[in-house]
Amino acid sequence: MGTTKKAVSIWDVAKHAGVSHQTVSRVVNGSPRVAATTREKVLAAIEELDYRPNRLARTLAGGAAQSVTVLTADTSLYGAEASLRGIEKAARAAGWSVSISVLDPEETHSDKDIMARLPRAGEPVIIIAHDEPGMRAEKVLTAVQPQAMIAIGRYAYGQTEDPPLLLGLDDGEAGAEATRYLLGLGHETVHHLAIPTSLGNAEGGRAHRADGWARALREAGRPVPEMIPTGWTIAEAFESVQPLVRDRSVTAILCGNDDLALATLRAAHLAGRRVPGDLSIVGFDNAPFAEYTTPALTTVNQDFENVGMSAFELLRHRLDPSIPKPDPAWGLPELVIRETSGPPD
Amino acid sequence: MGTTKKAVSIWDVAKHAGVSHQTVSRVVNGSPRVAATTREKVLAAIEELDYRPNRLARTLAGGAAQSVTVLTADTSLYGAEASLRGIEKAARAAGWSVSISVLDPEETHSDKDIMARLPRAGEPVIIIAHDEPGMRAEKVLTAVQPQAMIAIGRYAYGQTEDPPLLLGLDDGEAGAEATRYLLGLGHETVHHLAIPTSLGNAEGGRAHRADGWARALREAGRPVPEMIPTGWTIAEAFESVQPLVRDRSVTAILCGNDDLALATLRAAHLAGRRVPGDLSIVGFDNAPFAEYTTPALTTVNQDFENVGMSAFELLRHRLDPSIPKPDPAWGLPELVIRETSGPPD
DNA sequence: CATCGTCTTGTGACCGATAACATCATGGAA
DNA sequence: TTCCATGATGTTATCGGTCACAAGACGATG
Repeated sequence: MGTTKKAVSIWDVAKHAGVSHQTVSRVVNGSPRVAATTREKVLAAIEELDYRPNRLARTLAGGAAQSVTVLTADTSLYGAEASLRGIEKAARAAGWSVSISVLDPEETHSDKDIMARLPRAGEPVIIIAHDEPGMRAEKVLTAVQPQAMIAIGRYAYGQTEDPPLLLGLDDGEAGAEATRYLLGLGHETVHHLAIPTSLGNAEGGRAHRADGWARALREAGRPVPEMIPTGWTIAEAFESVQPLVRDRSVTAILCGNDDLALATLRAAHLAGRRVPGDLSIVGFDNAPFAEYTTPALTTVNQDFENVGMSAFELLRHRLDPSIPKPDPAWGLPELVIRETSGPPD
Repeated sequence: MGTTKKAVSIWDVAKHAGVSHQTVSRVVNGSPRVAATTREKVLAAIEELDYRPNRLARTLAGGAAQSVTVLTADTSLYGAEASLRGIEKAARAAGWSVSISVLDPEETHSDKDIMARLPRAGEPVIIIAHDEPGMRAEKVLTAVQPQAMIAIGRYAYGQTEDPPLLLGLDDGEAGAEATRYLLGLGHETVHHLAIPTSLGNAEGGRAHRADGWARALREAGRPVPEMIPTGWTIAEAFESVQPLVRDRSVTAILCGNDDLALATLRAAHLAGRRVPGDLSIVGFDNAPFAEYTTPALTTVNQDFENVGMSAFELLRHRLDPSIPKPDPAWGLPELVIRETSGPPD
């Protein structure tokens, strides 16, 4: 019946192969100090018994870490989901396991809340969260285990070294580029529908999408309209953007991500404004659906998956410096011009 | 500097409180057989030292499991992502940790590949994958640890008991309902753009979306057009659906999910067919963006998040029968009529 | 031929918890 | 008063590994 057979351990293999458990451990971990013939015997035994090492025991005993915990924003956000996907992919390739824990944007997490998410003290962590709870987690973990933590943030690779170690895309410049593009099209100014991230003041010189937007506007000598803050959901954005969409003097809106852009597109349509004739809309992130909306969304492509993969590799390097430090592998943010942007009529 | 202090263990607490480590263990696990005064002392020590139990050690020592591994399809699919979100939410509430491992649809996984994803023998698993690799994983794990596994599939709750334990939404009936709705609108027949899942033959009486579609058509005495198979990505769907969209005799298309529906909507637009005047399109899943496309997508709402939460609760129950068996908590699939469907002109 | 370093393998402690069993009071029943 | 069930706590083994160190075999060196 449902009798789960007892798992085979390193001792079983040792007995079967006629060696000590330590020798089995050496073979499993690829130690060079094992005679070829012995190795053969052990490998045969492993094969025969279908032995599979227990990662918990391995980690507990002080072996090298083989798991990461990812503290992330709600995975229904494209950016978080894609970064997580990259981390998982790299981790799986390396034979590591990845745990996830979602940081609730509504909740204020105490230090304890955050630490309680880790399965053990010293567990390696990657934080994917650009908003309040993420920054809080970053702060807490930096204090406790700076060497076993990476945060995916807004800094370009290598810009900051050592705790807190951030890694990410240059949102600021991308925001500026998109804004310049719209101005170049002939728009008087550009309005901004902002994701929650951008609400906090940029700490420690971090460059936000919204910062880049404001900077580009100032550099062009244009007025900087009041930024419209909104939430993470499409529904919230749809509500927030109503005044903007109804104001006929508004001809261009830069949105904090593609979900917001979709909401704006919909709101514009319902308000009877033609896109891009009456109103240009530019998104951020280049989510998979962006290419298939009607009209197709102009947006800024972000290479989240590669950032995620690099975050994992970088963490590994920090945990074990004998593993080479990865080169930054992701592409720069890039404006993808499609159909929602054009010169004002 | 980055000196990670040694973690405080149960022994440290014991020493600090002047009791044995076992007593500390009792307090931590809420055993009733501890004098109130002792409990106080121990709790104080825990607080003071900021002790946090090591889950790895706990599991290794044979304590109750506190982690699940989720084997899932690519999380960029809405259904998988939402189910995962539900699992994580329920798990977090229960103080468990969640590991994820993605099953690559391209790859044929051997039994070993699948087992290698588990951190230890007997690790509780939830499988979210309705396609080939998922079914394979289900088969492998059912053979090894039927009691510590739940698969999220297409069966209604309670329909099958015991290994393999499936749990899910009644896709078949939902597919039939959507089809009947379209026929009721006056369409001669309904075409189907199918997700990969539906390609395999329905094993063991599982009801697919595509099955329900075909059934409804037959019951209405209509011809069942050839099903158009496609991949999981919007881009693939966009290509696959071209012939259908160009065929002016086609007036209604039921799509396997909302991504495919979006691709179809776009393709129809580019082919110069008005939606819903010339062509009705119905999706599946009610992804967040579905309400905000133009025209807004008619689709079948699926309560993935609650299915995920229930899967977790059910797994817990199976692992420890003293935990009550959860009631099925999710809503039935429900047709959401929006703007992409209507009578043929 | 004795000594020593190297290669190979084994032994025992330990990681941080739980489980099973032993021990010691304490208080009510006989 | 004696006995014993019961409650509170301690002791030891164990989970499945790794680590540090010891020990045996062997060829090279002086």
